Amino acid sequence: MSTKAERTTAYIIKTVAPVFNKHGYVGTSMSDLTEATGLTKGALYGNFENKEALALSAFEYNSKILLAAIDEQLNHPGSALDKVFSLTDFYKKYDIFTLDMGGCPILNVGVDAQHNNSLLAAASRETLKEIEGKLALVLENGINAGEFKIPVTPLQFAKQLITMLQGAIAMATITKDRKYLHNTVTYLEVLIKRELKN
Amino acid sequence: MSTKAERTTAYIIKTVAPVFNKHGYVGTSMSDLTEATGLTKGALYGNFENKEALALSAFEYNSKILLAAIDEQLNHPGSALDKVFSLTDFYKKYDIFTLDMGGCPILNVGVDAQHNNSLLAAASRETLKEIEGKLALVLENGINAGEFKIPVTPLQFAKQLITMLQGAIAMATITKDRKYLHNTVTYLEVLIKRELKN
DNA sequence: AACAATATATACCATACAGTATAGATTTTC
DNA sequence: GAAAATCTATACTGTATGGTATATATTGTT
Repeated sequence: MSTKAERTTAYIIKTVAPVFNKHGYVGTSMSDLTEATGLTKGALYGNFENKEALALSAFEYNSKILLAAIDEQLNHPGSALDKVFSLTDFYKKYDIFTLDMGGCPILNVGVDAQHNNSLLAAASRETLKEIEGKLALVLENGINAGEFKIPVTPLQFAKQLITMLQGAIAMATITKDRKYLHNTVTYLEVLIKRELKN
Repeated sequence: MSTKAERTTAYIIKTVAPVFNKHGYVGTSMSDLTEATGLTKGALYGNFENKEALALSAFEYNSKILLAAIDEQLNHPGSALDKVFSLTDFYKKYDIFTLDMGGCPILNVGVDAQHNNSLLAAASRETLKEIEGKLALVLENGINAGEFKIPVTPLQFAKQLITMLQGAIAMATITKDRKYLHNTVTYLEVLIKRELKN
């Protein structure tokens, strides 16, 4: 069983993650975090070196949840195409999925940290790259299995898909209108079918 | 001719706009602004009620520059399709265009202000709506002129286009890789041609 | 159960923050 | 060009910030 300290560290990360994700790195104060956790600065600084380490752990926490969910879709039983559509379907409800963590961590941190914290900015970039890689792999398997052909490299196709999905996320976030997610993904599904038919 | 005060107010907005756009509302301090402008707090507070008013003026300034550039593309002489492609071409170099203002103001403010400043968040939403409306109008004109048909309403088509463009902007911003802009827009141009052929 | 090790709470530090009052400088108006 | 009006610089609030030293609880170990 885990030690008490390990559990409080985990509790802090879990509790702090949505706060950082919503208000950003500079927008989150240490007192926001003591308030959210019900712990004191002593506890926070006893478990984390500083605010930056906390923010990084918080992002990694959200990132792992997201990557796990994406893995789940891409490990969906069936053909490669089934896996891809499982992923697009997941993004239709992306806003609900990311509600607990306070929105899309890649978008929020990627934009917020851009000029405020280079480590966080690099972390969000890395997560994006991972997602692209995972999707590209599934596409490659589909091609190798003779399931379909695509007009560009798997990675390029994956980048294109993720770009459009991320566009839907950005629009839904900025306008507070989830219809962008549903409409864009629905159109994307048509596009994929059309593009892979050849 | 304009009064001295009006000129300093304009100078402050112009100078302060990229600072706010880069570092966000909470990420920008009044001393950042005195440093950037070379003026003192007295001058800033003499011309603006508070930090929020400054941030709003700064966003409006960036927003107007962006909207003017979009108007320029959509007023491009020729057919409606020419205007649309003028716009997509503009977005290929969007990163260069927004370099001076410190990135896309809609994305930056729309994401940053989300949970930090409701007025700024509303302003970015409004700008996005304006852009969608402008593009929808051009599409409508193209339809009415018998130039092409589209499978959905002009506004819906416009929203779809802007979503993908905004996706490219978000990806280019987060990854610091401008290829996302070029690749996505190029693909988008193919899509438009294909979609409007029917 | 007692002791050592560790984790948390309290009190504090220097600094930075947004904002203000006012005096001094600069425009504008006549 | 002098007086009135306006603008800007200085000096100053009170509060919040990230971070720390240390005392006090709470654990883990024997």
